[in-house]
Amino acid sequence: MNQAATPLTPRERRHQRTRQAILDAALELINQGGMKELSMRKIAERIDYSPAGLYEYFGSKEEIIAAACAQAEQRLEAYMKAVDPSLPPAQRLVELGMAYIRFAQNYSEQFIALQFSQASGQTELPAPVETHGSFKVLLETVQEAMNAGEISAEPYDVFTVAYTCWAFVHGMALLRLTTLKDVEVDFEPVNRWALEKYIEGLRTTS
Amino acid sequence: MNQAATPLTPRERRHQRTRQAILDAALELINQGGMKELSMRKIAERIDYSPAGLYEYFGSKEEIIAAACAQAEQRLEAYMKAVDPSLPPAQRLVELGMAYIRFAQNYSEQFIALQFSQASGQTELPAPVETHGSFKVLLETVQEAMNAGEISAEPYDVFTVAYTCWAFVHGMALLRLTTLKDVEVDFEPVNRWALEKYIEGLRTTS
DNA sequence: TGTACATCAGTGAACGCGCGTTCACTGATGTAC
DNA sequence: TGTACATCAGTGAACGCGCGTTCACTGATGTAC
Repeated sequence: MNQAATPLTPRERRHQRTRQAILDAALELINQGGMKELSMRKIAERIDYSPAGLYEYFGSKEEIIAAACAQAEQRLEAYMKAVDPSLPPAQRLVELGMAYIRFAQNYSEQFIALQFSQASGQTELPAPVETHGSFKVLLETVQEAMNAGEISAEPYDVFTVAYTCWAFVHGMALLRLTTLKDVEVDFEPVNRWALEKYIEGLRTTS
Repeated sequence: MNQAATPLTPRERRHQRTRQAILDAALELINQGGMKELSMRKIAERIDYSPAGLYEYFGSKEEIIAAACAQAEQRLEAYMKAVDPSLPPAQRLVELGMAYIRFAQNYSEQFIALQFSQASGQTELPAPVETHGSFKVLLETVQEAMNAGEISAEPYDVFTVAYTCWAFVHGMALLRLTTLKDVEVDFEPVNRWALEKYIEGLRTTS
């Protein structure tokens, strides 16, 4: 990032690396067995430290979770930013949704943890929704689609339309990981079809 | 249920009542603080028993969770069965969705627990999706709407369409409880509008 | 370049906690005669 | 109706466990002169 601005000392670089190793270990643990598998002792073991050593890098378990969630958020954002920007906005909306679902599939436990770290009052992400990178991408794309006259929200605004798209793919992603996790169906084409149908329905013509 | 078939002895009736008290206590605890607040000791305390006493009624904590989830499922089913059956099927689909969301709102922690008891491998509901009462109601309504020519799934089947509707409201319900829990917006009209839009898009005309 | 000292990174052992579950027990309820 | 006995419902204390965190410590790394 700003290495030139403030060149890091070797100590600081080592510190950073260990910090990252802790976060990586935490995310791996979450991905393997969900949040309930995450403990200071297990993280420490995974990176060959004593549990007490972690407190050199994070003040508490909560801090580690928060940092790990922020990192997962970034990964999700990367998934969504990988969508081809040359597509027409409405089509891009569909692809954004599919990217969201793909992320949920590939990092399922991480994805779930991301939701439920927020659910029960623990470890709030500090920022409001609007600033989540991934949501911002969605928001901008909806705006573009509206500017291009491809969709219309009519009585509602950009945020609202973005929210509904999000809800749609969110539901698809989560159902797949929870209630439908044992169903042997390839939902990918279905999801794409339904999302297209919905966005078609937002055309200005109606 | 079948009281006439096998009249219960007083003992059995007492047993049933205590069993129910345990489940009620469990659901209350979940509703108040989520799954993490649920412990044998807390349940026992709430009904003035010793923790050991619970084992007269359930073999393990897992069994209690499973039974409590089944009960929550039934309550959800009741919400959905309360939808006015005289409405045209397509309209009924919308109302079913709204009922689903309303349930999630009213029993938020219970609703979340319901999802996530399944997520990480613990306490599977024994039955496959198709037999969940609430999903069956949805399935039948979609079928009716198709029979009435109000919607068409075209390349897909009843199950698929039902799944997409479910995913939509599921996403709305969960987002509201997790990421958007602090947003002060009345999502109800938005949700209804979006759901109507989607179902309109499933009309045979297109 | 060498020495004295301060800071840092990391450890091992212990803390107190809440948990699910078990077990020997006891008094109450029901049953048989 | 009364008595002897079996079953049931429920308890209190303890088990072993894994947890987050603290703390006195030690050796390594860096700094100042």
